[in-house]
Amino acid sequence: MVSTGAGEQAKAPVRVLPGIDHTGNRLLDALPLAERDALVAKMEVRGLQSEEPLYEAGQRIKAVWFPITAIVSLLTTLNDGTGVETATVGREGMVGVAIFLGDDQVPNSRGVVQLRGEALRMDAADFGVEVTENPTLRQFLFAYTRALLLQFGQGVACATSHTVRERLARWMLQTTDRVANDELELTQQFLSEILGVRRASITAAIHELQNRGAITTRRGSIHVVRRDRLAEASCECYDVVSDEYERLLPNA
Amino acid sequence: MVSTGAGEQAKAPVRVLPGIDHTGNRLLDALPLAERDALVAKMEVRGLQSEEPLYEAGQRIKAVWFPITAIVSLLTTLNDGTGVETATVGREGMVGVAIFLGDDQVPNSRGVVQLRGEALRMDAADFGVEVTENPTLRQFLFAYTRALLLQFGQGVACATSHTVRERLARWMLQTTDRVANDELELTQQFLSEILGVRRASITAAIHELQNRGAITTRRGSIHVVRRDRLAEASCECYDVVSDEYERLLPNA
DNA sequence: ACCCGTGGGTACGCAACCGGACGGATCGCG
DNA sequence: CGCGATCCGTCCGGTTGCGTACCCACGGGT
Repeated sequence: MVSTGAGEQAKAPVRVLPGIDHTGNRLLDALPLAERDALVAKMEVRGLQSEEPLYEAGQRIKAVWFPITAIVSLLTTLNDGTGVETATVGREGMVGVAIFLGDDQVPNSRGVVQLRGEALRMDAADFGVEVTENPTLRQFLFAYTRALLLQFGQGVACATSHTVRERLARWMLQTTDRVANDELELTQQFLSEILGVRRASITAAIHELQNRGAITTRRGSIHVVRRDRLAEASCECYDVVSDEYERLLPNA
Repeated sequence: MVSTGAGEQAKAPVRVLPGIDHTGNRLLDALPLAERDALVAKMEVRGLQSEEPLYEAGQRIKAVWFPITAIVSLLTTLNDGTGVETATVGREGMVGVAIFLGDDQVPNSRGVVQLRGEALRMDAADFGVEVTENPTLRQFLFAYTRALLLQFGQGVACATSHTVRERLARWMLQTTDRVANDELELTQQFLSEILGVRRASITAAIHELQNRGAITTRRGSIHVVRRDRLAEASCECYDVVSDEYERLLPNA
């Protein structure tokens, strides 16, 4: 494990030593060992706190991130200041694809830490160089961009066609996947902002999921007790997106 | 102009001669002349009919397309067979980005001609080769992929937060932009499928746009008479997306 | 001139959500 | 232990959009 206890003190970067057996980020771990080590040598582990912004709409992206235990939301921001989640990024992906795509900002989107944890950080400029010089890395980023496009596209259909309950269940499934942990520490307020609905709508949906025996809740926390029931209450979008990530990152 | 009368007979490919001053596709026309000519030499003009599928979900993508006067919808398909438009592609873009991203199929998305017209067609395999060998082309496709991601992302927020009327107005704005024509020949049924709502909801929205003096309608056709009023009735998403395309394709 | 297929207007009951608001429960902190 | 902040349950009216259905209008074809 790369991780020590860096999560406690967000501002204390930890140098990573080459030769570790896996970083914990599946995208990086899919790279050939030598290339991965060279890359990771230029990164550092950071602890990220919930609600912490990683990049803001219309501002320069300073760094790219490869989550390990942290989860990040990509939010499309509207003029009224609200933001709707377009994609979730965990240890299967990276934050800052725009850098790979040759730009250092995105006008309508921001990245926010959703669940605290650790991530590997690399300077945007360094990463830009790396991308031009490393064809294997580029191949994986192509594939990841594809998966992201798919996730965005599914999000559009999901938002128009599915109920809050279905979308919430989907969200919980994909999130617990990424943290490998069935306890989600977050508030209904937070969920309502992510899904772009009222808090009261979240409350109602949570009750339904409780009645179905899928989850239990405490103040500020949701416990997934029956994943299968959550899956029943969810829309197809979960499967579509997670299948694509399996295709992208076989095994591991 | 490349175009002759090929629109009439969809199956009659027309070889394009190098040295033409512009193809009519803004993405291609943004390339340096020599590179563009080399590329276009491997393409042919095709007339496309409305409702014609260009690629299907989960099937091999045979060709990439650069619309000239045609407009194409990218639809995310759900299990119940319905499809919701995630992006519109006209002469500012291309259809088949997946090929550029290193895959020859997309599991959840299909491409359908929305408004008949012409497009440049290139074999997918040929295009794959071209992309690996032509760095300039690659740069533009990177940028286009970025714009597409932005469009998808905006679509998610738009679908969750905006009314049918706003979304319809936005759709008409962006579509008339691409065809440079204020007459749209399409049915309300078609619009309802594209936006993923009931036909009756489209009818209501159309009436409101009529009452505002923005459009007039005939059976099977909508006429945009006051673009400014349409803009007032639309959501911000139109501006966000079209600004990005201006950034991508300066002038022209 | 007529027919009939398609496109469009409309209506009804109903479900999902919204916006706003209020009050009670829970928890951390001093 | 008590205070205050946060989080959550709930309620209201109101709007938007759904599902279904029926009928009329137009217009191309024979």
